[in-house]
Amino acid sequence: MNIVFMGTPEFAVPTLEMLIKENHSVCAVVTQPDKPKGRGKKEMMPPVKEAALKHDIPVLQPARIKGDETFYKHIQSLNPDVIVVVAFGQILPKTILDIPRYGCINIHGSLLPKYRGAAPIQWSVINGDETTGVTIMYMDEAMDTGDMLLKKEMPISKQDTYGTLHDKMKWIGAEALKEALPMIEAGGQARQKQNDDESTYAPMIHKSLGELNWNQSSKALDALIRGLNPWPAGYTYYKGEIVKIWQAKPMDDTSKEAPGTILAVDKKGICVQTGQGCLVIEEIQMPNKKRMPVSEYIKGNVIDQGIMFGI
RNA sequence: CGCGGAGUGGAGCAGCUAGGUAGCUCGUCGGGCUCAUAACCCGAAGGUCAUAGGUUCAAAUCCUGUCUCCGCAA
Repeated sequence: MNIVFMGTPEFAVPTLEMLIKENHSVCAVVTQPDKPKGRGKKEMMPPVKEAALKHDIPVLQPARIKGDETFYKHIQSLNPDVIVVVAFGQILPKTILDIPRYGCINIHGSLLPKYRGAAPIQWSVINGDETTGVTIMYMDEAMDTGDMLLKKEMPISKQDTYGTLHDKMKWIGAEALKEALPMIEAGGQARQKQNDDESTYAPMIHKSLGELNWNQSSKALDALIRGLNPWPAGYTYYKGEIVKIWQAKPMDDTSKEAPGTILAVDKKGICVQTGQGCLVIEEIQMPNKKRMPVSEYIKGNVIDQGIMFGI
């Protein structure tokens, strides 16, 4: 098929490469403009652009698709059979959605109608779900509300972080689309509507979401920490300084101390009282420092037992 | 030129402000105690203090250049 691919981050790359490998004609790749990133302010190109250049596919980087007449005409002239959209980062106007004859197909990182929105993977971890998946769907004008074509389920382990789950799902997404392509070409009779009553929304992750509330249960805190790893990470305060928490283990043990109190510190970690059970913090990061296991950190630094986290 | 931090034995840090025998915690190796130990005791090895130059009787410490790493911000 003649395909226009739209996507930006790492998550979209395996799908793009799958399409190329399956000998589809990817006639153009649309991605976000290069932006200054990293320490120096260097212009960095999105991962999808790098992949596209590697395969000599023309790259388009419109700053804002909506209202861009030139861009519209260009896409129209390519006469795509389908537009595949994976984590692109811009909302497509109806005029674009109407161009391809088989429609615009999206890969979403959840089992719709659950977790519509920008951060489905993170929220599925944060909420402690045991399963998640990807959904192949037809796009419409609203956010992740279109008809579904195919779903692939997968488990979330107690060790999964946003990062590890993301890396697994980007492959599942590519696989799912591969399976769905024949269905699309056949006209998509299998499409089914979403049940709006069951829908939930997974809003964008804000950095402040990472501040740990020690009144929550140790399990909930652990899930939050994993859902925000590797970005933006859970954090709390120790003697007024921000401490990022990268890894912790929830325990059922408890004490009479107030939530947030440091109960013990040793090579195994920092044991903290929570609203329910206690949390053994295993990997931390102090300001300007790199992340390191607690066992390493305490070799050259002191963490006082009895101090309250969060202040 | 976005802001900032750091390079000291294998690891994590102190020492630098007021230059003058390189220190702590952990690890490693040897020995001891113990029924036993990840516990405890004794001892040992291991560092051209990132690099180049400068100031000085003397530089980890002060000055200048270079390299590398990291945090914030996106």
